[in-house]
Amino acid sequence: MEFVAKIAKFDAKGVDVDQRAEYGIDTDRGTENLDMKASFAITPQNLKVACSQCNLRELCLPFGLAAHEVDRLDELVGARRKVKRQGQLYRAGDSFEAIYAIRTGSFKTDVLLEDGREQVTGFQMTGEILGLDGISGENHSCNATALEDSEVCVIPFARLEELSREVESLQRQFHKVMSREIVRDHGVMMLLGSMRAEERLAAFLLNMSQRFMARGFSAAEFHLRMTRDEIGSYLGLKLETVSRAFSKFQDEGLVSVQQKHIRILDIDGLKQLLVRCTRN
Amino acid sequence: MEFVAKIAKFDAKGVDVDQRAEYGIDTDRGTENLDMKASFAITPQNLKVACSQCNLRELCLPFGLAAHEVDRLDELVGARRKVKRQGQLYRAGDSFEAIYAIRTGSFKTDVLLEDGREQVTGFQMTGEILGLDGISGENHSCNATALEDSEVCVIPFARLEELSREVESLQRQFHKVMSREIVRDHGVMMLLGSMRAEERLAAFLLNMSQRFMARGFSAAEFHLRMTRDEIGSYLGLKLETVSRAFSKFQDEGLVSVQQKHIRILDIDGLKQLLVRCTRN
DNA sequence: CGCGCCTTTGAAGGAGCTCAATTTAGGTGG
DNA sequence: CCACCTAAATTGAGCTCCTTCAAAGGCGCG
Repeated sequence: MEFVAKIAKFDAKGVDVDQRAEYGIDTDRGTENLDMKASFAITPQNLKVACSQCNLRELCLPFGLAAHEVDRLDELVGARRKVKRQGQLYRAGDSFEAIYAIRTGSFKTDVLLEDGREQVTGFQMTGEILGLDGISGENHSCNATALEDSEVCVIPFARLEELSREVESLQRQFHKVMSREIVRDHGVMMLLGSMRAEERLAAFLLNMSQRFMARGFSAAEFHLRMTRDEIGSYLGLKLETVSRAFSKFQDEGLVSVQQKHIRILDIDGLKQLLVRCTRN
Repeated sequence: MEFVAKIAKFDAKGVDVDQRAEYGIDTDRGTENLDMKASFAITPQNLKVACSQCNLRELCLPFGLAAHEVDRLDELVGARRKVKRQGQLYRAGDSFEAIYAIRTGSFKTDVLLEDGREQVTGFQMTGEILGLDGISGENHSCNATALEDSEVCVIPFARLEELSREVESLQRQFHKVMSREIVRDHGVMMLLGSMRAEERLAAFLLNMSQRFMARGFSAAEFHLRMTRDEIGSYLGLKLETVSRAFSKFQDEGLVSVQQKHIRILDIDGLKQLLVRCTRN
């Protein structure tokens, strides 16, 4: 297990701070916007941003690659891009050039209907890949918005295809990443199509918990970066319904909720919510 | 309305016969189970089953490939497999070896919850690819069931990856197929998460219509292959709700419904249903 | 031609939505 | 550092859309 289980401390800025510390990146927010590329390959900090040195590589595209293969990936993943909270990494209609791996922070992706209705299609965390929707055409088909100040690795898609023709393990891993997105989407459909409100929220919380754990953070206590409205959009519910379900869980002693700060008190209780249900 | 294009997948009955005629395959159902492989490469009918001769190639994996490249794909796509109505092409848990291109007929894919709840994740028509969910792991994660007697081309995945390392256009097309599935899934999420019953059904019908048209059939009149229950599962509705919505559309003169036989009378009226709506 | 499955239709109930008011948190400027 | 301000979250009450339960009708297949 590459990621030693450690308990993350969640202050106001929570995860973000810890991750930055882990990567050896300056934690001081005041310096955050300094151009890091300018000093690339000079300081130890910046050496660390290469895939081969990245702590996220087991969660990301380099997974399963031999050391010398990761080195080749390093050549490809040159540029990085910072996106401020509420900033958009890409929008529906933007021409598709690259996919992105999240280094720090988190995102939501959504599609908009003409009348303004929004459907959040996913929340993405560090190590996860953004932009796969763009491959099918010339343009992106959804919006990717940062939920907090974030940074992504830009992976030019043409070069990724090129390299994956040469590096079999990269090809395989990339295909797995795409397929995993399809499987995940099917899970969301199951959730939206056949679960009731509380089941949906339980499934959401358990999913978040698991993903935090995979990143070395506490599975029991974490900060949600998205609003109730965004959770609701993702789960096919109104924000009031989400809020009520949170309150109900709290009343039942399943979780402790303080705004965006969540503590799971009875994980088995949450899991049972997913099995016992009567609809359909 | 571009969105409709991405939502669903389906099929009908008159279609099956038509398709068979189009492929130059004997339409007589009585002969359908004769072993076609036995006479492969002998009759003109069977020559047609190669990708290079297949009428579906513009809808399928060979799209965008040069003639000599399609020839290489022919080598790979050797075996075909017949699946009888209600038969399963693969099940959740089956080991993943190959993906499948539908030659004739149609399928549904679904995931099951422990308590028996089913979520239909898609309906697939000729030329569409099945099995992409299996790439992410060792096993398939959903079930693929034939909605009618059907036939698929078996594409061994290891060999597809191999060939796509050599043939750039194949690699690109395969990636597009995967990405298109992701985009389609996002459309379904939109549908399930933010639309009301009648909008969902309208989106479904428009999507079906469009896909029939893409296959050279009437966009206005077709046979649905799936039951109300399956439509309902796909749309996140109960079968009674689907039935009621069909009846309402008929009362309003939008469509003519006779069991599974659908005739669209007012396509613009259906499209307007998707825009004007008050929820969310 | 009869049986089973699918579909349709009705009536009643409920889960989640809408609308609205209040509380809380976080950011800003004095 | 505090008061203010805005965005987010909570909570309540009434209503709506969809579900549930039930029964009858129709189609296709053996």
